[in-house]
Amino acid sequence: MGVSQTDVVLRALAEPRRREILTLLAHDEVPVGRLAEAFDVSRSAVSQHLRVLEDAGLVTRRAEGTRNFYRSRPEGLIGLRAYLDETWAASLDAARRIVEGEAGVLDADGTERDSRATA
Amino acid sequence: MGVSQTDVVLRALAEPRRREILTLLAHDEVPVGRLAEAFDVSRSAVSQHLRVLEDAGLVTRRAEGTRNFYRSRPEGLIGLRAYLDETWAASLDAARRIVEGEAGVLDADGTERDSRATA
DNA sequence: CCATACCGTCAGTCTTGACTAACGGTTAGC
DNA sequence: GCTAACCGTTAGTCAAGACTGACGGTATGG
Repeated sequence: MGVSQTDVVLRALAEPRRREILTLLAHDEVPVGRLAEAFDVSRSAVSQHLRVLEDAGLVTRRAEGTRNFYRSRPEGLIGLRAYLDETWAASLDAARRIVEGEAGVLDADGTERDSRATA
Repeated sequence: MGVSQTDVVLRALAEPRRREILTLLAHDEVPVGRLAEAFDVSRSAVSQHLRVLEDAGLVTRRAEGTRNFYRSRPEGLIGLRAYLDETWAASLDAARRIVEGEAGVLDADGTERDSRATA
């Protein structure tokens, strides 16, 4: 309960190799072995990355015989996009208030104070 | 040159405490000392987090006397949003092709192959 | 049944990074 | 000039995680 979905997705995307994997999985459904060949790392590393991506909901798995096909899962990005939109909106709102001269700048004792020119 | 802007922003946001800091800086302009009090960590830790956020372009600094006021910078999220939109679009496009029965599933030898129903 | 192909998991190594404590630098007040 | 307040930087510690190698498990071919 201590880790939010946004946190899991963000940590998964923060790794460059996982983003490369996601790029490959964006257009095609690819088995693990093929990914390992493409990236010049061990299958084990790729498998661990895929586990992280699957736990984050960014990828789906489909077993066919002994091969596991992975595919990108766009819905996994919904939560992150929502988070970014909120932060974006909040920051823009604050910036707008600052421009209008009613910014929320706090003084040392915590009381409100008038904003000064950007200098 | 090996690190893209998307990578820097993503790594900066992947840390929970930095997201908390960003949340506080979204509405108000806050000095470092106040952030340290709010989070029950040393000023040094907060200062280092702010450095990462500033390098990522997610925060701006304004010096006033000995105090440094930090503020959220919404434009820093533009690149990340563009990246997410691209990945989102690519994945959705692939999913659409799969539904329409013309998915790009590769066989063992790399040749194209017809997609099978979703399990 | 035996060999092979494909994959996930575990143990162990090594790098990255979050944190504290101590230090130095700058500004305001007396 | 001296002191105090505020902050960035550094060295050092410790935990998280990316990676390799070895192992075991399952499905296909002979």
